[in-house]
Amino acid sequence: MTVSELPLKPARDGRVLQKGQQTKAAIIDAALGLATQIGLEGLSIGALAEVTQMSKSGVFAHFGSREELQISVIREYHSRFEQEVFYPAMSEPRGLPRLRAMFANWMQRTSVEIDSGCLYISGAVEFDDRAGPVRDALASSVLTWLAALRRAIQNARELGHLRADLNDEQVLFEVHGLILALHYEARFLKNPGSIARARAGFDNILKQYGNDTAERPRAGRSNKTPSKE
Amino acid sequence: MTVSELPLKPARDGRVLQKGQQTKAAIIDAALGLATQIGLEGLSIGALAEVTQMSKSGVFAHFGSREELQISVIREYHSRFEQEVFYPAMSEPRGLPRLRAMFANWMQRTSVEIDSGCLYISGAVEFDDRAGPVRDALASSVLTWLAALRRAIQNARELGHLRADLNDEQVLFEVHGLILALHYEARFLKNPGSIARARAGFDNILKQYGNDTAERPRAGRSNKTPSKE
DNA sequence: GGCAAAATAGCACGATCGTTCTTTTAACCC
DNA sequence: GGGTTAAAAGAACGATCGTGCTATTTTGCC
Repeated sequence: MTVSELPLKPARDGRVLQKGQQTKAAIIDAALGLATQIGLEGLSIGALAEVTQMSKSGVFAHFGSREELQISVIREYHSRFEQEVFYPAMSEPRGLPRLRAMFANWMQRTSVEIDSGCLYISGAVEFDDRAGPVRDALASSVLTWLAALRRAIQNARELGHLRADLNDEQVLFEVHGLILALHYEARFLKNPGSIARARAGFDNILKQYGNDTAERPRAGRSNKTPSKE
Repeated sequence: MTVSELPLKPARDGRVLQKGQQTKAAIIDAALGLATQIGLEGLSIGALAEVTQMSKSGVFAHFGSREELQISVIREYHSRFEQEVFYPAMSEPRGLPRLRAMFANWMQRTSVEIDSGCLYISGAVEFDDRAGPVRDALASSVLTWLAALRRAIQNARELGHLRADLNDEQVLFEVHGLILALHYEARFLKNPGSIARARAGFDNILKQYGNDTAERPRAGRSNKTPSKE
């Protein structure tokens, strides 16, 4: 039942997959669960030791410092975010379909995180004026994602799916705001209907920035994000 | 020693003890400064005592508990927010002008808070899954402001300044998102130009929801939030 | 000035924090 | 299976936390 009893993974091509790595992965997994609930700052080694049924020093030894633990958690969150939001959208065709998929996945994840909490949002608040490696790791992860989204907007514009004269950064800003409002109103204010509002907001943005001179992309596909308000 | 006895006039005769109230106000002022920087959760009585040059117990005695201190800070923040954002906008004529003023003031305050931090945003993250009186006080304050903003949107719609078929809650959601994005991108990501983007976003919303059948309100007044993109 | 109450300080408590050091246990390789 | 090393536990440290309890000082009114 304890973390140390997890099934051993066999060695791969002669390379030793040490048990320590597995334990560390399990600790990070638990730490991520704690951090999304109570924040990166609230994450304590003592509580983590209790959850993983280990000793404080046993947990600590894997990271050497609390900061390193926090950074490991951020890296893990980044990886899962990529896996869940970014990569699936990459299989959509470039331009508007991919942009739609990226937002839909992002919103989907955010609405799931109404119960668990979003590290990119809570971390931003906790480390917005606290310089250091943790803030850097967090900002780096967020910026990576925002850059990907900016590229998708740019592609949609260059492919004629969106107006040629729009400002990528402006669209990015407004889309980001929708996600933040969704998180705020749903998670903190428990305001129902926030998901529909975020979706409607995205449709409004597309309506505003849509390229009316080109073919309307809504004709061909049955999209589950209706344009009506 | 609860807050409900705030305007207390104790003792048998009508003597008014002022010193305590003054000190308390000074403590709350310092506490607000600390809380906006490091968050309501990071606010500690020890640090507060150091800042105010008092003893821990001296500070503590004014509140009786840390929670009560946090609630007092929230009340003070609420009061200042009202004073700075809400009341000045009330002198504008009902409808779109007042709505514009409310957003402009809100944005102005948020952009000032890029250095100090916004309690309504940081508090939301810290207490989004931590039930209790602090969360209640925070949510109550936020909801009061959002309700005022919703009324302003409704008025603008009913007065014909905005489209008759718009959804007040949807507009509120999108405007809220702009402020949150402004705070996030400016304060955490240090992304310059966020203020202009928030303003442009508001103009886009007005463009989208503007009532084209009515007279254009931008003609008569010289507003410092121009409609042009 | 004297006096009661309020305001503040001083001190100690149990808890928890991150971290270090030492010791024991487990995993790995031959 | 024995020897080596990695992994985990145990114990303790100084600090800080919120919060009581008890003095001491300050305040406001006679």
